[in-house]
Amino acid sequence: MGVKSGNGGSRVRRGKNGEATVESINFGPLATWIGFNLRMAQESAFQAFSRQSQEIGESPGRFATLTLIARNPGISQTELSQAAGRDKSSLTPVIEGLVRRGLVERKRLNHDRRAYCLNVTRDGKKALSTMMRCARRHEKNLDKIIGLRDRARFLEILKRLAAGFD
Amino acid sequence: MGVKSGNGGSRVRRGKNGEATVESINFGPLATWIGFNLRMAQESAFQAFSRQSQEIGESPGRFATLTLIARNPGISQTELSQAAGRDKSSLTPVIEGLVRRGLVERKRLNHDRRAYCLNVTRDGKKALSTMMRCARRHEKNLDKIIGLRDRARFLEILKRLAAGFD
DNA sequence: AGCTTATAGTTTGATATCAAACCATATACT
DNA sequence: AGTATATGGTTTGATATCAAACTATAAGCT
Repeated sequence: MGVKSGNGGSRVRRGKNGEATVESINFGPLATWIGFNLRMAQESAFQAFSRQSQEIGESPGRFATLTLIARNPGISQTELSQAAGRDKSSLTPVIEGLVRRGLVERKRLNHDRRAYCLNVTRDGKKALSTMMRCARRHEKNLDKIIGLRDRARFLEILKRLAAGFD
Repeated sequence: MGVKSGNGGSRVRRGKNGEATVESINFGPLATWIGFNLRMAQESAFQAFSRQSQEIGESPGRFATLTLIARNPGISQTELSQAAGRDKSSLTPVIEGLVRRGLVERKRLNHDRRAYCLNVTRDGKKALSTMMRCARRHEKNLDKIIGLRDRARFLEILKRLAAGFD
């Protein structure tokens, strides 16, 4: 069959104007693949959080970074990057921003003049508690979607996945 | 206490040289938040897949795009962007690349000269089956980590999350 | 001490992404 | 028909990210 690339469509249900709605899309193997759906879920949740935290002038990245510094006073940038699962170079601008806005204080260590020693300032703590309220709202939404029944199990699997590829 | 921002550390376990290992990091609330762990899991799985698919000269994005076109012949770029959960503008360079390498064919529609009509070429199908083998390998790894018991439930929750923020 | 190698952080270059502005075509309304 | 509005796709500008090259210190070895 000299298939001339016409629309041999497998899509059946279509919107009233003939466009393919998301419903009518054929996802093939993607539909049941973890990788793809993990990406979609993360993207969706991330966007939702971005929108929320944008209202208080923050980004998810800055929020996670600030939380980790607050919980681990004196942490270095490399340690931080490993904890946050990002390359250390990605952290340079983030920390720069936090320092510039006076939320984080950065000092050289005495016994190792290469490394920095990060701490959250008083202002940083205030900012953090605002963010925290915002993040809790977001988490509540997520919890509602997941359901209490499955939450713990779901979380545990996420952790295994995060750890699973070293 | 005039807290002068010294290392009042809550971290206890430290590596032999005094650095904070990932184990010893205090994640605070992040430890049990879905958003953060979702991001970590996704990033980890995505990187693993990237490494694998890099060996065959492809990217996860191109792979998903090509699959969706193959499964939905004649699909437009806007439909595609919705299906893949990405902005239509992100798709422009991806499709350009696929077309340039002869994997996808792009034609204007007759009844709507604005829209394109996308189809996978013969070469595209060949490339796709190579990618498919690679992706299946990746999925097997993920399945091993998740475990068959929980797979279906896990997938279902991911889908709910992806759909949950419209 | 002096070389070699490792490590902390920054810089640079490549991608991926979104969002908003934009252009061309379609559709709707008068 | 003619104007206003909507839609498909591209362009542009801003971020976020990684990886590799780089700079400076540090540690180890001879």
